[in-house]
Amino acid sequence: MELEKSLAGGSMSLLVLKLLEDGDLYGYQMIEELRRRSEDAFRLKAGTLYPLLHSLEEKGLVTAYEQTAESGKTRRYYHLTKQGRGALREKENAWNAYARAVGRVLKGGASLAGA
Amino acid sequence: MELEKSLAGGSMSLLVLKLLEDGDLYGYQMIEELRRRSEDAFRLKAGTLYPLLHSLEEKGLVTAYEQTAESGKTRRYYHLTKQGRGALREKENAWNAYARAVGRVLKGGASLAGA
DNA sequence: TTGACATAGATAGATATCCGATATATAATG
DNA sequence: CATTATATATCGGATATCTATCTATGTCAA
Repeated sequence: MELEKSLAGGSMSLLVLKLLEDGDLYGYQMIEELRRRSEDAFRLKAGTLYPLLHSLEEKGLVTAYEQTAESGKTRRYYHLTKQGRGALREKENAWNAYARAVGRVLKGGASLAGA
Repeated sequence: MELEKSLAGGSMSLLVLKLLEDGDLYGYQMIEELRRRSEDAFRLKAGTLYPLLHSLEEKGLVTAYEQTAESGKTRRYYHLTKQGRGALREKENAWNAYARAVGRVLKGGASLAGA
């Protein structure tokens, strides 16, 4: 496809990295945050998120640490690394380029197009 | 994911249907048109397009007919059906909703977000 | 205390999208 | 005649995401 092969389908990692820009979060929290910030449009599933977090960790874009809440529940927090911030910038740029390109096609309709 | 499961990754069918809104096209031509209208951002591959066209035909969103050019080459033209126009509208709406939702997440950053 | 429910994390399997490689056939070009 | 561009097509594979399922703990009500 060009423009980062998998941005069309790979926007989830962009969104997750973006959430971590503002501070460390644990998985379950990301699901809620994403839902809130997207105004209910993105309902990320656990089965999507956890494997994704593991792969981001493997790539060095995030680091993880455990912390037990007052409640007693152990939570696995994720932190955006410097490398992760770089990747986030790239993905944001790629997304913007992709969205603009789609916009051009959707706009270029009928009368315009200039034959 | 919500919002039409596969729009993030399924924008190709939207773009192809959109191209056909302005008139019938044959496959090879769509590849060039899409590249032109997206200003070189989308380089749709033949291996992506032809199976996609077959599936759009199966779903009744397009119809196909053959026509031999003066050059002698036989081309398979695709025509957008009424049903296809309906699907196009839906996909455009879904794309816009998706893009807006991504926009909200990407914008909602740091200082804003409102704790 | 027992059961239901929300929280919290994880994996396996299925499906869809898209690309790369490959194949065929004809027209144009050298 | 050989190569390149046009034109269509299929197959195999990579990747992304979802569903379903599993484990485990905390909370709340009956």
